[in-house]
Amino acid sequence: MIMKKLLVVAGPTASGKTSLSIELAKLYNGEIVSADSMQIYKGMNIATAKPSDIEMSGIKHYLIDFLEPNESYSVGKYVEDASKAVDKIIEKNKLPIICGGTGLYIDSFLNGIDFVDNSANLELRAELNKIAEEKGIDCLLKMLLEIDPYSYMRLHEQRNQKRIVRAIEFYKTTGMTITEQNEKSRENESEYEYLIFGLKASDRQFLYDRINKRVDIMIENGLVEEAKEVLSSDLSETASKAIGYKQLKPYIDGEASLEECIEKLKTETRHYAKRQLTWFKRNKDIFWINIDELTTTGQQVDYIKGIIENKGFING
RNA sequence: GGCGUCGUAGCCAAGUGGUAAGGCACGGGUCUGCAAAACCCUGAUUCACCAGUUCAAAUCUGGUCGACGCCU
Repeated sequence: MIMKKLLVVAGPTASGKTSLSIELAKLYNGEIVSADSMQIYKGMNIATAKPSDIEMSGIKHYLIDFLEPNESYSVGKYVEDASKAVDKIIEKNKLPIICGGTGLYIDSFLNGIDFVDNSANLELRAELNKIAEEKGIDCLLKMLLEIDPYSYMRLHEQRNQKRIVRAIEFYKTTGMTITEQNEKSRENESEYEYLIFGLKASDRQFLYDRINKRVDIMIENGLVEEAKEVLSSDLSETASKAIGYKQLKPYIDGEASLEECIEKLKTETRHYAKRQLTWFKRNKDIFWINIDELTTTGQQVDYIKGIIENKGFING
């Protein structure tokens, strides 16, 4: 089987993925496939730091700005869409570059995890959540113990309702335990040959400073106005999770000062970055780039170029 | 200068005689259909300092220092 070649740029928010990926695309005749769960939405621009047309400088981007905020989205859908986009780019004889901070999307796509059709059952999910509310989460844990002891062992400690519900939901709708499904999908061979680069800072504070500054800039660029608009529209569950709007709501509603809300927004963005870092840290394939050492996109591109040449990754 | 209130972890804070709640931040982690989600773990041999009372003090007494408020 011929492996499809591609490049991946990952990392926490505000680490500089966008400009790096665009420069790489210019250098290697590439096109970009976003792996960002929020930039998919139209009208959510400032908060998601969606690249502008000018920033994109003619490089084609996929999976950005194509969904209305009232539409839901999910990993399963992403794997499907990203695969199509990558194929399209390869057909054009160009290099696909996956770029984004949504670790689950990236990993699921690269590893070809197949999200079994019809394994999602929203009504059942709601029912199970209701049981948890009324009878307590232990009731769900008991159910899980009976159908999938392995999942139970993994989940009972953290008591994470969302995961417990999904495990039960999966079994009831497919007849297969989620443990079996996970094992099966781990055997899938990736159809991609890729090099994955990760952006981080050797000094965490360096990243945090960038985040804080970027939030200030977002405010200057009219985040409050955007928030008013987004918050007044119909939001899907996915879109409503975006960082940047709900934190400003108390101010918009006149219940808190702008300063307080901005602080909250910064803190939550930092938390998000930390979680992203925790996710990506586990991936031993990542070539890490410290943005406090290679501070310019140019330096980062040169470094990556060195690795690509060294690996003989691109040669026709 | 006098009077009063206060001083507990990086921050907020409970505790008024029986051996330091809680929240936030920070740090670490989990992760297979909402993932910018959801969830888990983690901190004071010590309560501004010194002396005293007591079997026992963050808690009571005296003093010192510091903060704030009021008065002169």
